[in-house]
Amino acid sequence: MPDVYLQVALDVPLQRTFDYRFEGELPVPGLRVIVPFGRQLLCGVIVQVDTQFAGTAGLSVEQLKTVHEVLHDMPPLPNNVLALCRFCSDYYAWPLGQVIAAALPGAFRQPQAWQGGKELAYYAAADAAALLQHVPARARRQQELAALLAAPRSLDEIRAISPSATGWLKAWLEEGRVVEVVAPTALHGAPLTPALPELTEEQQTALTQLEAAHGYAPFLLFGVTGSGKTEVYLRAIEQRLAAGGQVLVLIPEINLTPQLEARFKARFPQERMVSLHSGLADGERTRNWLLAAQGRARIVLGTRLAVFAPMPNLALIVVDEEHDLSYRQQEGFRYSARDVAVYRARQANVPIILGSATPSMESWRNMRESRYRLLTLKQRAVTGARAPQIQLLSTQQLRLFDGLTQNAITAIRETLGQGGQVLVFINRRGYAPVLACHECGWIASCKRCTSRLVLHREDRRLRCHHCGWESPPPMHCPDCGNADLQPLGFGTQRLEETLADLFPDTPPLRIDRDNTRRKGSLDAMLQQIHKGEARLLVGTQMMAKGHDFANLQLVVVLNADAGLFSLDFRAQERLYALLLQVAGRAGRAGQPGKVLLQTRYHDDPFYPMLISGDYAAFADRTLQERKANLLPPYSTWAMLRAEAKTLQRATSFLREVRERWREFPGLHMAQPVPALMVRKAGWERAQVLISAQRRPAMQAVLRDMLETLGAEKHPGVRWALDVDPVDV
DNA sequence: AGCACGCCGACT
DNA sequence: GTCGGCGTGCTC
Repeated sequence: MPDVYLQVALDVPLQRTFDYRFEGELPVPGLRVIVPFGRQLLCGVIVQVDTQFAGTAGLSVEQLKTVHEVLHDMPPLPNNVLALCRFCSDYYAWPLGQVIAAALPGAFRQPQAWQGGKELAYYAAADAAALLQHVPARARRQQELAALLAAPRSLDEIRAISPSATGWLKAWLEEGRVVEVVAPTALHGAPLTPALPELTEEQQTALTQLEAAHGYAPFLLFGVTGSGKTEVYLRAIEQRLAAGGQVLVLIPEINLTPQLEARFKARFPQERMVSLHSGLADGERTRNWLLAAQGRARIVLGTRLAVFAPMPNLALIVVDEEHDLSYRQQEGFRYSARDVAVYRARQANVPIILGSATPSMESWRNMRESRYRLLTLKQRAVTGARAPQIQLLSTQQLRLFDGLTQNAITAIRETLGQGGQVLVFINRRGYAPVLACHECGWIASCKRCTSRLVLHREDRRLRCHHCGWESPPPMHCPDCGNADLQPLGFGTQRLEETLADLFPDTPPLRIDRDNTRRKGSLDAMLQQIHKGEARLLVGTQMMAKGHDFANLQLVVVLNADAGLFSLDFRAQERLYALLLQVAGRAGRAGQPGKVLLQTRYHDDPFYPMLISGDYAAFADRTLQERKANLLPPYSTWAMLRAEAKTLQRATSFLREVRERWREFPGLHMAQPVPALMVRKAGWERAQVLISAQRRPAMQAVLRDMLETLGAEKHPGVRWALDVDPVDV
């Protein structure tokens, strides 16, 4: 048997694959292997099989180690998923092995065979016809078993054929004629035909277009809250399921799975559906992943990691709330599941629906330039759903009492007095210490870039994160002379105390990331709210999503301005989405809630577009601004981040890198700046913004940097590239 | 990332 | 006298 040479992708932070020798039956790419690596045994995935050693530079055949074991506990990762991983590895400048590792459930990242399927094991013929032919015609019982194994069968069913059945099974397993498959999960219930809600005219129009689509066809489903986007998804899914396909549904967060899962189960009781998200136990996630890979789960509902699940009959992708930042993985392998999903739809040649009430500028541009088809839902399909009334309270004209206007205090008192619930919402998202004059509204901005300057408290310097310009903060406001310059959003920390003082009879309940970290604590708080025990709620963005409170009549929004003038150019669209979502929390059926929005900048053009609910106008204007300033999506960005024991070391590394690549054609590299969070776990961090007008120039420089820097030694410095960064 | 090897401080 | 601190070097 001739030697085979395997290229193996390993879960190590090294920008290359590793070659191994293997003696035995020809394996296929996508299979898991256990290989010796240094002094350890690691698990990897075969990405290429050669019958001749292609010869990696400076490596002879003799130096190759031998594969320890080829594992057959999972079907080989299909070529399309491998190709998807390769694309991501290229695009996001991340080692292939680590991309593949991210695409696999935990059990398949271990350097040992997965045992979890045993007790639930089912068996089926690898090739039903071939198995039947293999069995001698006179061996009636064996013929019977072979026929049975055309579909997956449990050991119980197999034993029922004959006492010797398990023996035959064992032999066939060894010969590879029969394979072990994962147990099918129970179906959701008896088939029934639920009464379908009647579609609005808009929904019907959207659906007609979706149903007519074949091949790659991206759709932007633009629909306000309550306009019935989900019903459109369900109908489109129904059609693709009926045609025998599998459907991938991506949602932003785990918290939203139970609701949506219940709705899907009720709608498709006879279809097998699995969920895939990081909240699942390892065994369950592995089983669900396998069911998707075998084509037996027809609906896969999951968070961003699900975008990599193998699905042999993929026929439709749905990305709900496509603008949501949760689709971006923010550490390690940084990717945008929404963008990967679009690539995957093209690769699989299937339609994709990107749904949102507040689409991302990237998708909006694609729609405006006719790359995506627009499906609009303007009417509210849900009976009683009505747009909330938003009213601005100008903190310029009204006096503040510990951050609250008298009007807000009065409104809160009235609502509580009538027995209603109130949410005081603090916008912390997009928060960056942007220096402002609270008297006249002046905001420290860069004279060269028009972007906001960021106040770094450590050394009391103002810095531009786009070009690197810096200066000490001014002592007085350059416009009005006011000496009290404070970062926007300053002072919201004391809000809870202030509210407790103002409303001693209704103790405020604060809900944020910090006090809901413990498992179950969020549920307990939500219960309190539903029972009406807590009526004055203080919350951050996690309160904006998903949770509906029937008695919530008033929402007071504080500190919207921090989002309005964040240094992050994407902050406004996020603020719009956030405020729209928060506003949607208020109001009972048939009775719109009231939203009070405190702002210093009440005459900013942003607010009329928010209050009228005209997101299209806002998006078009925002896009124009982006185009005029050559900001994404009209240019492409990447962030080179470095950390070292001292900021000095990190910065000098970045300066040196900048000197070497700044002349690269079609490219601009900014000066290094300290990261927003300078110190983290004993490391000090800095970054350089790279921008290019054209994607190929960016790809070229990233590849070049990666190769060059990867081959060099930079002692004491850890660096990484972040493509399409969201935090700048 | 691991996991070695390699040279300098407080402990059985 | 050793156990172990983490600097740096390598992994087909």
